[in-house]
Amino acid sequence: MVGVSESAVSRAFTPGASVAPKKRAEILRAAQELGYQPNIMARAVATRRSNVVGLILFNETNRHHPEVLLALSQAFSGLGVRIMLFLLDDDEQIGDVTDHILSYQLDGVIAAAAVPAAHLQQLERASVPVLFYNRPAGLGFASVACDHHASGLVIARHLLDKGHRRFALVRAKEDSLVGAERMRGVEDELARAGACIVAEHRGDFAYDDGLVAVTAWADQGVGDYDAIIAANDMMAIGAKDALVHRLAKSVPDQIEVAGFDAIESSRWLSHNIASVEQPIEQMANAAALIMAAQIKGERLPDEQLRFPGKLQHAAPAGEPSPRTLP
Amino acid sequence: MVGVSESAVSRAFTPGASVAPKKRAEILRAAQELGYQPNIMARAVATRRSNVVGLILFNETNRHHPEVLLALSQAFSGLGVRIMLFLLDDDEQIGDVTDHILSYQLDGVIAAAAVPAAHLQQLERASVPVLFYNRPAGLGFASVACDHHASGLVIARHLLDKGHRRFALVRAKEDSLVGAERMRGVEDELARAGACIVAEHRGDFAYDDGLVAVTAWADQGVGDYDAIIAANDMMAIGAKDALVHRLAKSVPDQIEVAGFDAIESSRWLSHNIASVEQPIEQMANAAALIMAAQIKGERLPDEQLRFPGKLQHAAPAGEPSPRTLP
DNA sequence: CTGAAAGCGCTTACAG
DNA sequence: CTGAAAGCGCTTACAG
Repeated sequence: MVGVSESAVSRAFTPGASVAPKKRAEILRAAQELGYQPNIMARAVATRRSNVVGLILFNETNRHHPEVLLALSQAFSGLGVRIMLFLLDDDEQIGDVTDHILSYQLDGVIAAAAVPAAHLQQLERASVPVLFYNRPAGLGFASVACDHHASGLVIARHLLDKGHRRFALVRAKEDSLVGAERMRGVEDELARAGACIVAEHRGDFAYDDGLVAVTAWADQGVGDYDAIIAANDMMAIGAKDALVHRLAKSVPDQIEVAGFDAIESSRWLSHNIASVEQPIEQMANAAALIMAAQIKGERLPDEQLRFPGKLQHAAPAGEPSPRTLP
Repeated sequence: MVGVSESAVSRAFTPGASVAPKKRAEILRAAQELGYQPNIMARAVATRRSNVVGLILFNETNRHHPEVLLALSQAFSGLGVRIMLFLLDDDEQIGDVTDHILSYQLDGVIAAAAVPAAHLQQLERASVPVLFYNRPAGLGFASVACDHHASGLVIARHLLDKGHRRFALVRAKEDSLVGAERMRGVEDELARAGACIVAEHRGDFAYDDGLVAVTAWADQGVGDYDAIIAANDMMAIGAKDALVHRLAKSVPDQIEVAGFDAIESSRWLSHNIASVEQPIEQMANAAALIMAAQIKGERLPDEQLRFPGKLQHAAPAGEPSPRTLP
């Protein structure tokens, strides 16, 4: 590219930079021809801004909620920010993630998994903004989350409205804050209505846990519940499958099953459970916006955003759900 | 960090560089204390190697096969290579992905989605290695894939062995090469055994497509099949749900349903279909190894790797599958 | 084994 | 609007 200075090229590729429109067009055309693309890594070291944020995600979250990754990916890509994924297989691996984030000079971190306090401090010291996604934020950190307590209220209300009074709960393990919030919501609504909880079990958000819960209740002779609420759809589905395929109960006439997240299979004819959907796109867009603002150094006034979930009705028994019909 | 040269620090952080062990230890300790981490972006521009590879993935692949992302992520992270994810919502978005890859100076690309020839050439010109994952490789490109044709043979053989003779097929759309290979395998094996295909339908890998297939056959009065093979588990599950919940057939005694991929829900009590599992971890590891070699400039002798799938039996009717028992 | 110097490919005041 | 120069934070021959 003869006759053009390095700076001119740089400015041609920088939106809003002061270049003669004609010159810019010329440069862009030449670049096109030569297959030239500015090196973003070099730009990153020069500007000390990578335009990449780290996303710390549990593998389980992606397994059961792949929409989260898509929504965040799209929300950020709309802002010209790319995502470097740190997929955690279990809680142990978090260790070196922080080091990586610091090394890669990421502009920020979306934490959809628990980050130990020590690591948070490390990130804070390096002034890397951290935004929690569906996680309780540490002090001074921003967060975007679904209002799980409200979702609990909603799903309980739904079942109460349909006449159910005796509930069995498949809770999450004690260390799950999301699970705890959901179930607190459920209990609050049930208590208000004077309905009773006749059976409980704790699981780890997996299909098998729902299966085990119902089987265990049957073994214990607990059978007088008319509705099951699980801390997520996966366990709800397991519970329903146990009812139908192990206990051979006729459902949902007798026993209605409900969960949270509105995963795809919750709408299948074989399950068709009631559930509460998280407004994932809204949450992702909010996360991207807040993160972008934080990167720019603007601290938003309201950094703790809660979004209400939306009830997804189970189709009436016998009728195929409209959602599953083509 | 007084008294140490910049180069010394650099070498301390470079495994195998020539530094006095004592000096290295000293530097590392000091770095620890100061919270210093070498800037990988700067390293990337200096060495012209980013240690990041791009992964082009369809959102649908991640939705139905989240294991792929995990396996690749882990395989590469074992080699010290990070992944920058390009999640494609539909075929259109591929456009700017190549530009991004070039800009980010990625060391290579794993393409788990179709990449237009023009873009391939662009990448080739920039000598960015491309490896196809479960995709037919363009000329001169490496690929790692499951042997879908063999998987087709296997699943058909399984059903034949169980005595089935009259088959209904839920194929994939014409543009799906994976679907076509699978079904070619199925047909080859059925033909060899002299079994016949009494019904066919095309779908797009979704639950609803299986549902529609079975419903359509019923409407057309085609009902004399004793086994259904779908091009993936999702459609197989849809088909089975239609049989059970729409036609109220007793399955699997009467009609056995089979698919491909061995997704989690294929093992649920409510479906429990036979399927062929892809050896995803092996494939991911192979992909990482080949890519690493290509980045180093070594072209491997055998660049087209095919891995055989593994049959996953459906549990005998009535008996809970051991895989779903805790 | 070590340090000074040049270079990686960009950006950004600065002076014109 | 434009170019020369300095700088971003690293690495890597090179000479010692």
